[in-house]
Amino acid sequence: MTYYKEYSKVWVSVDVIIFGFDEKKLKVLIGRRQMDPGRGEWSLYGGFVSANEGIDDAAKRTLYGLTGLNNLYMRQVGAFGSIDRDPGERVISIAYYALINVKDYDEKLRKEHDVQWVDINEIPILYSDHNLMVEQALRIMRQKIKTSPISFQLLPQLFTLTQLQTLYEAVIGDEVDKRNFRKRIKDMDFIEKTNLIDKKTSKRGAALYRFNNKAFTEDSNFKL
Amino acid sequence: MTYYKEYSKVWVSVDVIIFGFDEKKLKVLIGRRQMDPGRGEWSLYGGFVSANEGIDDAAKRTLYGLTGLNNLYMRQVGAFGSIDRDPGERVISIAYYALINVKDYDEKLRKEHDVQWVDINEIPILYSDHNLMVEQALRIMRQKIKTSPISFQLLPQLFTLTQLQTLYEAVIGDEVDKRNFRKRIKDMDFIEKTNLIDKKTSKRGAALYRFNNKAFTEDSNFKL
DNA sequence: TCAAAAGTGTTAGATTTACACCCATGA
DNA sequence: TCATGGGTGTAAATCTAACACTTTTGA
Repeated sequence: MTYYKEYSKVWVSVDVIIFGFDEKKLKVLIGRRQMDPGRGEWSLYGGFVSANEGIDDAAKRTLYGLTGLNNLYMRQVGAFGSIDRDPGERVISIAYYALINVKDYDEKLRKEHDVQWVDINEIPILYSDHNLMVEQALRIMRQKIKTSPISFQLLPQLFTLTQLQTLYEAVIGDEVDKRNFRKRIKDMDFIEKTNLIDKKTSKRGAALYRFNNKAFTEDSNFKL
Repeated sequence: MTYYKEYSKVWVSVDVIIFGFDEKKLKVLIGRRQMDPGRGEWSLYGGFVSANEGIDDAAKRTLYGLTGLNNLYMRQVGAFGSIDRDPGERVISIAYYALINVKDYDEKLRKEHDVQWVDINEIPILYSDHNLMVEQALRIMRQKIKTSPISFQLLPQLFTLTQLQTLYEAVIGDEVDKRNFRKRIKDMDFIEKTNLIDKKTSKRGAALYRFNNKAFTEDSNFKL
């Protein structure tokens, strides 16, 4: 039995805004579009939603296809469906953003897919309404990072407070006071100091911290 | 020319969460579903997105079809697309929420469409994933009302501070201190006291206020 | 005259912000 | 030895939260 046959169907795609942090800057993964129309234009990575998969699954599949990684943090940005957003056909696209540590993305795979990390402040003109999607994703993430521990998705398991602060500043696009920032971190017991020292970025060495998710779920009060 | 023909198309619908304020409580407009599957179940009002209209337009059209009103405040909640969310077919739905003063919705029209206002704390089980949609819309609205002047979409043009506070409390689901609330309002110059008095709800009478959108756009610092 | 809603300030506590110097170490 | 990034505390200012009584007037 078919219920809705008198209505018309449309193509639905997903586009993924993959944010990565490379120790200094917040970046986005974009590539040259491999299909017509718009072949060769800068574009987000995306794919079509097939008839027998949920939209979140389609986004996960797309993300996995590109990065080979599963279980990345991913959230929906929203649906984009202006009538002529896609120059070829009528396609509704659902945007997602995902977070990843740049180092976790295999360089070989990156080159194979011919995508690259570009600074969020230097994003070129993208295919269709992809710039809009990125802007919206950024707005959502800027909000989110203040109330939710997503930073740790962008950092290595062990990180220094300077890294954490640099990331935070890169996301919100503003500087914060070091002492005040560290004070706030100290109040969060689920950000645990290990007794390991990172010597890569300073002669003196910096204490490495770790996010304890279990502790977080238990006492959860996050506020940056 | 057809670009994406090898991919499969799906039905896309919109569902609208219409919030209304009736001087006391925050309500949502729901009705009995008029089509199979799920005929007779409580449901949001919705409709299909047609091939030649944008999703925002589809939502506007749907909202207009139900209320006869245009230019209502409306924002997207997000896309819902689990594979089996709709018991009949694979349908992806994009949820929107809209704000309206209950009095602005013609009772005759309401009855014709056989929809009714139900308290947000007494929402029955709804068709498909509509309860989820309502929850998410509420979460977004609760956030939004603190940083953006959406209250005035739910109130008459002229309102008392008590009404404004009651609405605010109904939305966030908590009580606030009257004096502190009024202090904050006094700081917002775009909420203007008129010299009109409302005598409906008290013997003494309460000053009526008005939201001045022009003044708001100019000095815009909103924080409840 | 009294019930019911409108209206109004102050204070203590909590939070936020601004700010500058010493430390440890490898080159 | 010195350049580099790591690490630390205090005080002023601002914001938030708690709190109770007087006013007006129609019934």
